[in-house]
Amino acid sequence: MMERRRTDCPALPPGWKKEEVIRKSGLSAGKSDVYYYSPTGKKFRSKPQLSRYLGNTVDLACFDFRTGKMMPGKLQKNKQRFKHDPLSLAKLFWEKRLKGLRSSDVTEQVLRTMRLPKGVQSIGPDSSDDTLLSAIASALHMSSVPIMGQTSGAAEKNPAIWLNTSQPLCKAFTITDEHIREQEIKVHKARRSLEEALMADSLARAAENARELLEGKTT
Amino acid sequence: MMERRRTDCPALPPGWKKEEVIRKSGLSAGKSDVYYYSPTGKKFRSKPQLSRYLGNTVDLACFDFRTGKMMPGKLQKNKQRFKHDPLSLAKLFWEKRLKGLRSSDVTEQVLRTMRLPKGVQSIGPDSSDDTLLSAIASALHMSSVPIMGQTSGAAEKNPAIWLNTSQPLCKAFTITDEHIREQEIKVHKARRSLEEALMADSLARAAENARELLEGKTT
DNA sequence: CGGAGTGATTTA
DNA sequence: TAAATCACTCCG
Repeated sequence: MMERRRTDCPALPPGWKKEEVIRKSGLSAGKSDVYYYSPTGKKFRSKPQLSRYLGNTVDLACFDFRTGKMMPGKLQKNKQRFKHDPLSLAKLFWEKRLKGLRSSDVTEQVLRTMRLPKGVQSIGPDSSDDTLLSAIASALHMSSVPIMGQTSGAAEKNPAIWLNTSQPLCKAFTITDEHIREQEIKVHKARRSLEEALMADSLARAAENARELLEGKTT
Repeated sequence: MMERRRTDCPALPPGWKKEEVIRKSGLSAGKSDVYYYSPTGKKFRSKPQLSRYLGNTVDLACFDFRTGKMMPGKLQKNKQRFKHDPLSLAKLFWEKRLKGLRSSDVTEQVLRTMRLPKGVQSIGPDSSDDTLLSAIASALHMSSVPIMGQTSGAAEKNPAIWLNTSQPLCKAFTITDEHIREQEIKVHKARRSLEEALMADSLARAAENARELLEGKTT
């Protein structure tokens, strides 16, 4: 029934649109999918994806993805626990840092009280992914350092690039040369995209972009 | 690296080759595309395309397109129900017919016991497409009748062209003059292609070719 | 290679 | 079980 019009979504910041598409065929014919579009036109297909992108900008705790409305009293959804996962910590870290606080102390403080939920710990690969994503995104933001200027070798392996930003979050995670090579071309792309978009103003957004560019890495 | 060698595919008839190409860049870098090549060198990019071409020659119900192997116990995939869709019926009809059976009875028998699944019924446009494709392909094969000899008028509207072959499968589907005119130029092309190819030996293959030539018609 | 559309898997 | 999320297919 032409349910393809993009409507404004008052529950989100200005410019965000919502769309509902009915499945036309297959086993799931008749069901519908809900999508959101950022002001710049980027498409979002799930609440976790949306949440990662908006970060602390908007609190989606009460946001119902399907209806597009805030549902007070539905805190049951939205996992409280994710406030302590590596990616969220990375966001907090950077936000504090950008406010001029002593970053190292802040980070240590957070890490000391951190308890990874069982469900999160068990998904080792994903945690590692998020950590790596944060590290890469952080590196991408450190424009004062040539990250991918050369095709391989020196710059990518320079520990200084990773130290202050990712070190506290990486702990048991070791980045090998092979890993770096595997990601090289993808990091290239991530960096190019960010430059073109002129949108590298938020770590959360960078991490979200990097996540998508890297997805499939451990699949 | 160099995953571009065409390897034999034991799960398919002799002479069929499989190729896997790794994507080098973009969001999907690292993922791969799988292609198959018929003994004559025609390239196939998806299971539906392959299935349409092979028709009942090979049962691809258990065939895994990505791996190229038969996967017994994976009947869950591959919809059993499609044995009863219009195009499959058209194939069955023609195969029976070519074997010298009384075609009309066979067709009626099949139609009487046919039950279109709800999910399939809802995709009216697609069903119509397949039906029309079958009808066109059938017409293209009836070389004894001038189908597109004239630019318009008599031949295209001659009911005899459609009667025996497509009538039973069209039932509720009405082909208007306008529809015919819309397809006229495309049918011209389809016919020319078939003549040049000298490959009009199977309805399934003709339907596959016609589908490709006509694609975009209702999009 | 992209991405809409749909299947498959996970979550609640 | 259904809903939500994720992953993949398939064709432009």
